[in-house]
Amino acid sequence: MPAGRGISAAPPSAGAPPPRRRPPTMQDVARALGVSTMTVSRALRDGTSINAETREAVLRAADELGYVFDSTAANLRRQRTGFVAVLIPSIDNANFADTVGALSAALAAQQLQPLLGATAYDPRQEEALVEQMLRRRPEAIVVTGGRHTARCRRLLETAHIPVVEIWDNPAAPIGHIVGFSNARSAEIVVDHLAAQGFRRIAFLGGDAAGDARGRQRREGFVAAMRRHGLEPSRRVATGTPPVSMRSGALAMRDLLARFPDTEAVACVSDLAAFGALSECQRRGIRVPGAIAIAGFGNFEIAESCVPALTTVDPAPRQIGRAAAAIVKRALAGGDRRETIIIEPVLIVRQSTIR
Amino acid sequence: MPAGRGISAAPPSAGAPPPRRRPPTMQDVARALGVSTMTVSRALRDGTSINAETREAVLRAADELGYVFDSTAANLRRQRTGFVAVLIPSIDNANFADTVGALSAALAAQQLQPLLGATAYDPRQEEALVEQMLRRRPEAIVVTGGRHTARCRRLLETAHIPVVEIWDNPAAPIGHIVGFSNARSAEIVVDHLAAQGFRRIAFLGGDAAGDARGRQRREGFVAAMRRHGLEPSRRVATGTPPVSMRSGALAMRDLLARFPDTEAVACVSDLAAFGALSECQRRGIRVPGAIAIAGFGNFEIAESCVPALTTVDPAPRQIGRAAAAIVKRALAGGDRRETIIIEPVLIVRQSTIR
DNA sequence: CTGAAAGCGCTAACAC
DNA sequence: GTGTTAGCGCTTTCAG
Repeated sequence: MPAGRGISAAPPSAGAPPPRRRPPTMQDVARALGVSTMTVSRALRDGTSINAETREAVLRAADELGYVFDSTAANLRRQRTGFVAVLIPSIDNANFADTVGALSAALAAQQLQPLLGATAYDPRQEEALVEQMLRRRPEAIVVTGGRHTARCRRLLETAHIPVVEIWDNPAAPIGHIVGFSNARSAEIVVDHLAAQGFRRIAFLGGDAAGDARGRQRREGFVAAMRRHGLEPSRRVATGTPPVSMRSGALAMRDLLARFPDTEAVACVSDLAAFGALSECQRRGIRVPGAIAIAGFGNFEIAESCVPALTTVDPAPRQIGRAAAAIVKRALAGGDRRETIIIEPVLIVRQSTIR
Repeated sequence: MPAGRGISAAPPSAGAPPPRRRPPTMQDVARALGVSTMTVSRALRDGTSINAETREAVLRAADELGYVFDSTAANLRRQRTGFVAVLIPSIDNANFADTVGALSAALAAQQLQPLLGATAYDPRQEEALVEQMLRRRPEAIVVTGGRHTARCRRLLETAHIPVVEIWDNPAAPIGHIVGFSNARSAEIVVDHLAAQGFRRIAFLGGDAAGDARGRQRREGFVAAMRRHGLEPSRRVATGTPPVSMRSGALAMRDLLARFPDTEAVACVSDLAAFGALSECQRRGIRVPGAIAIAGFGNFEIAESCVPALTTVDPAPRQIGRAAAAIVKRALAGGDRRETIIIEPVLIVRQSTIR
């Protein structure tokens, strides 16, 4: 049943054309003009050799018919989709949202369409998503973190498309990396706090099973504390990711109960840090007078709150842009593996100044 | 040149198979098993009549060959893509990020893949994006707001797919609506402030050209003030969207300079409200003692800061879920237009309590 | 500069 | 339960 028109069996030449249910194709445009589909195809792209007037006529006819180019067909024929799969743990996190925002914008400038997927911090969900995404034949794939299930790794390796792992610096990368040393970022915070003369320094968060990046920060904290000859055991949990302001406040309460003599707190995220700060404000604990607080992420809140929070800038937008740039070069034929490490930058603000 | 293999012209039966550059297809799997492609096709889907053992064999062979289903081909043949286009002004906004998060999750549960696009609050960019998206043959499209260029409207109307306009309540909707009355949300804030006895109430933000929702809130402010017999002229700008904490702080500075006797401020967003609050804290102005502050959006910050901010909950996740539900029903054949209005809910907190 | 033929990888429709 | 045929809407290729 190529056309379930209606009752009339009159030839198309007689009377007005019957209302089509299916959208018009290049063939329809071609027929309306008495040219071949190839001519239409050429008129619709640039860089093709075609008579200027013919092109005009085609464009006009296409517009009148309400023709919309069908890229699903073109994709199949050309074996290129223009898709880039992008997997992140969650959009409900300003850092990832920023990365995705910058990445999407940069991809759009290259005529690439991101296929976004959220893994909810779960490697199994990541595996399922990778499998789904690959069916859509993306030209490249960007994944967050370097921890994957074995099958997921295999899928990524055998897909024969550029793979970019972001927000991490895995020991055994699959392809390209836009790395960020979470451990290092915790270390520079500890270095700063120690330099300020704080000794009894606590770490808040980074305990959750799924949150590899948070855990790495906590490990960096422990390493840096040892290096400074300080006791790294003051650690409290914030619960499952994503870390929230509320969980930061609860963790601060926990911390004050367990380690009341704490002088400074390094938090796994600015959200937790702000929650901790608020908890102090509610209790009338002076920050930084009685206790210093540092965060992570350089969220907007860290700059705006009072006192402004010392934090680490992981440059999420820079990570997104770098990933897009790698994708661009890889698709242009560059075949060497790239490793870009975004160095964490400490931003010192009032919350940790003695 | 159907296969640019290499040098060898030996038949495939001789020796090891040459390394393929192109990924294996159903045909390859079928050949490996001596069955037809249809058998493979059936084995890979469920709900098809096929011998259980045959299916097993096919799945095993597919796995060994590293076969990955190609949905671009299936999409073309079936004339269904499983895509849903989703256009928002920006991801760098917690409200939109939340809407997208909830929408994406709900779509994923329906095996639908969102195609995300950011318009940067610009109707022209929206038009270009709509056009691009439609080429990918989405099965439905979700757009933010009810203001579009004429051509954009026409494109949406003639696409013959479900259209959902969210975060707005346009007078002349294109298709479905998941509405939210921005004006109403400002009104309930004014009602609350007036009930608290405040008279000299200001509005902060909502002046930007591209930000239709912010402007609607400001208009709602003016209307409500008039209704209460109050003077609505205390308004200051926050600059171009997205509204930031910093712009809120700057606007507060402006407000204090121009209208120093202001008693209460309704802000276009919680971010602006928090910026305003911080500015007051820096200047030692008591909130709510000397000046009351209300926000919009029920961002996490509003609950966590001290004092906690009175705000309006627009339920962004609810909007996302409602949009996904409409898409689901529309794709299932429901052909009546749906209008779901999410009622703004006032959340009263300390920042406006006398 | 334009057209005819073939085919991308899959599935609807119809045999058997 | 399985196979054969045709074709989704485009573009590559080659001929004119």
